[in-house]
Amino acid sequence: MAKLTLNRVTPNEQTPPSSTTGENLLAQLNDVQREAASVIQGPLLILAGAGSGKTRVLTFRIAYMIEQGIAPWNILALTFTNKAAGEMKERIAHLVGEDKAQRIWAGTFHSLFARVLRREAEVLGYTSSFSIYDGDDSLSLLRATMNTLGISQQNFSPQAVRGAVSGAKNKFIGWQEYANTAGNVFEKQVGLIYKDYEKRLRLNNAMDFDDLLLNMIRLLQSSPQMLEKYQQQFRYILIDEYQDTNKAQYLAVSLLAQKERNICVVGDDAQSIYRWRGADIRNILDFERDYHDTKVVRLEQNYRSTKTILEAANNVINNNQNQLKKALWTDNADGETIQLLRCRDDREEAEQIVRNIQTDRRTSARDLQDFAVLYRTNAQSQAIEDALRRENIPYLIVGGVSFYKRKEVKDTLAYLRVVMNPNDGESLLRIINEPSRGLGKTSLDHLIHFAESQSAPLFQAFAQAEGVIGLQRRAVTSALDFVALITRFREQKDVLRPDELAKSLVDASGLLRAYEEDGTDESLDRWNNIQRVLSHLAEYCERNPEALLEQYLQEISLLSDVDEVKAGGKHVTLMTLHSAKGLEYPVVFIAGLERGLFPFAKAEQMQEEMEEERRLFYVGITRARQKLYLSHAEKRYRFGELTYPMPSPFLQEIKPELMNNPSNTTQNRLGSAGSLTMSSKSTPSTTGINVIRSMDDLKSRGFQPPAAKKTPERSQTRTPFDDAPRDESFSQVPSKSASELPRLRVGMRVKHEMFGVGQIVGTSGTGTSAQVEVSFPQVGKKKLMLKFANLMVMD
DNA sequence: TTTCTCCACTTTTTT
DNA sequence: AGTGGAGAAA
Repeated sequence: MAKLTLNRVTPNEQTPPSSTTGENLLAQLNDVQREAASVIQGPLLILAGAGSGKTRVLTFRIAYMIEQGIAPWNILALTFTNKAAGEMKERIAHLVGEDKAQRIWAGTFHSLFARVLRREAEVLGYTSSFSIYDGDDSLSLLRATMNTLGISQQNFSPQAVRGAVSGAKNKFIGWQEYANTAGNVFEKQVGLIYKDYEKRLRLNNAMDFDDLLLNMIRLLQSSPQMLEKYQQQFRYILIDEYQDTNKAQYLAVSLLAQKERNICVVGDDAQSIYRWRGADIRNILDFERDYHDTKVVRLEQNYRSTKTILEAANNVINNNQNQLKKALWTDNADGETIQLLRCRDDREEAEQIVRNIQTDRRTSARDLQDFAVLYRTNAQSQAIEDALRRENIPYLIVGGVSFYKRKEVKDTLAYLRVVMNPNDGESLLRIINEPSRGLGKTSLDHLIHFAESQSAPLFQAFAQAEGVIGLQRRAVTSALDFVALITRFREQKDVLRPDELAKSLVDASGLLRAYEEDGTDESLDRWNNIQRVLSHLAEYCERNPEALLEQYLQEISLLSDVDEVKAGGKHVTLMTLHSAKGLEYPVVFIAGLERGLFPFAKAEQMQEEMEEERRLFYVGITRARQKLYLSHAEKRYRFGELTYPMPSPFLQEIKPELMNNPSNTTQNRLGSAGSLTMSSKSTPSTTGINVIRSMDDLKSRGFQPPAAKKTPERSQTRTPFDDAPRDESFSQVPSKSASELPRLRVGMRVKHEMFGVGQIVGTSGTGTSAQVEVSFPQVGKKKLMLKFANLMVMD
């Protein structure tokens, strides 16, 4: 490992070493930035508003540290995406040279911890070739677990289980503790699943994303020597986007930093948008308490956006109660007014966006790469893609169905994983019938059962297929053939180059041939995609001649959506608001500003979630440098059904004079129709969400409940309010269409107007004819038609 | 045992 | 609307 030769800078040092480069570096920053970059000893909290030059400060800070004699390999720089880390390294390379920059430990929590864990895997009972499971992998493992435990996936959605398990893990709650504190039926079941899931991960020699954090903590706690070792290694710690770290990340970093205490965190509470995935905003709010001698620096000058855009952003975020007070300002010009696009439907929205891009391209010096279209959900990209394609405009979608999530690509990688880590039962099951090996469900069940009875990995059951009772002769042969295939490649894994190995593996396994023989267009596509993986791997091997296959596989599984974006391409960029974090574009479109979509429907019930949605909007607005477009549609297909959403309440939070043509757009419409739910005059509300208390309340304000059946013709005359607005106390209005009905599952607690609170004991039917059976303490069991029952979910 | 067909769920956001 | 899984038929 790296040796520790460096001139340490002591905290009390009065005169900085006369490094002219160091001075030059700092001269390029403003006063506050300079302070943030030059205080390198002790705890430092940088509160960096959007566009305040945060990345610049971080790069200069690290470069300065290196100039001061700190060894690059003693610096741990944790960023939110690998792309951000890569860019940072690149910029540092310009300042201090390529070789030094490359030796900094810069990357995401997940990828850097994975690197450490590979090295120390044995300490925790893994082998160094452990597999890393992504969300899909853990979902199928959870499904398998639920099947063996006999827990119905009908009643408990595997997604919800995954959410609960992951949530617990992010809070560093183990299955024992979880099971002990489980309250309702759902949590009790999750407790059981959680335990078994962990056992299986171990058996598979695999870690899920959360494990990468948890196991890092466990590693540091495993012995004082181990802790000491990494405290020595990572003496200077920097964390970007600190507002979006979770408890596990917090704990890991606390352990690392507690000795040297050289920890610098950068964040902005107004941009915290990952609460739903366990991010704990208290990490940033409590930093000063955790490190009592913290120095706090505030970067409040925005260099990115026009006054107009920044003011709109401030307008919006000021509606949040829960925030640190900040005064973000800019010296930039006023800039253009914000353009509000009001559209008939999602198709027209897309067309208007494209038309504006075209016009803007003609009338300004901007080109395609200057435009970004942001939306709340990935599904919204479809319409915009179509419109761009019609106009032959190149575009790039960040995220969505990523290349690496495609079936054939995952299969190819699964083959490689099994060779590296035969205990990886998930990957094994994935490929066992790809192509078909005549091992059907029955045979597999026998093998799985055998493995489970021996508490052995599935691969061992395959190897001992002859001893598995009930297994047919043919199945035994297939199983042994498969074992032979994998074993053959395992023997070659240290001889062949990874790309050569992969190439001959997809060949020998018959994976490629199956697609070739099928010959359909789709199969051809898949065949091509496998070739793409192979050439990608070959390129990788060329770039890193020493690289191991494990490294490649790890890099792929920890790749984030944003990481794939290449800079400099001539194309419009499309992505979710979440993916846009940390990026900036001269012109930004935010599409789908409608109630129920943005803010997302579920959020309106809870102030905390509403505030998170608002922060997301804030993030979106502040991505724009010169020009901002906001759009909403009056009709939108959601979930296969036509909906008539109202404009987002967020639009009203921006001062009218900042937007174009306020007289005939939202202001006007919201002013008349909107008094019902949106005007803050009629129902003052601190959150900007107004509250409707009952159906009577609605009617007294001119609301007509929609008829049971919608006819398309009615769309001519209907107002946005024909579509039932949400009631605070009852999440639905009588007789709703399928997509508006709440999703209910056994075990949930619901409230009925007459019967009170009860627990769901059964469900039947789907869509508008769905029924639930609810057990009420007073009145007993009742079967209710969901669309009339007016149930409110209590959890 | 495989394959086809139908049904259910998905869609919030992601390392 | 599309996909993936479960169940039934060949």
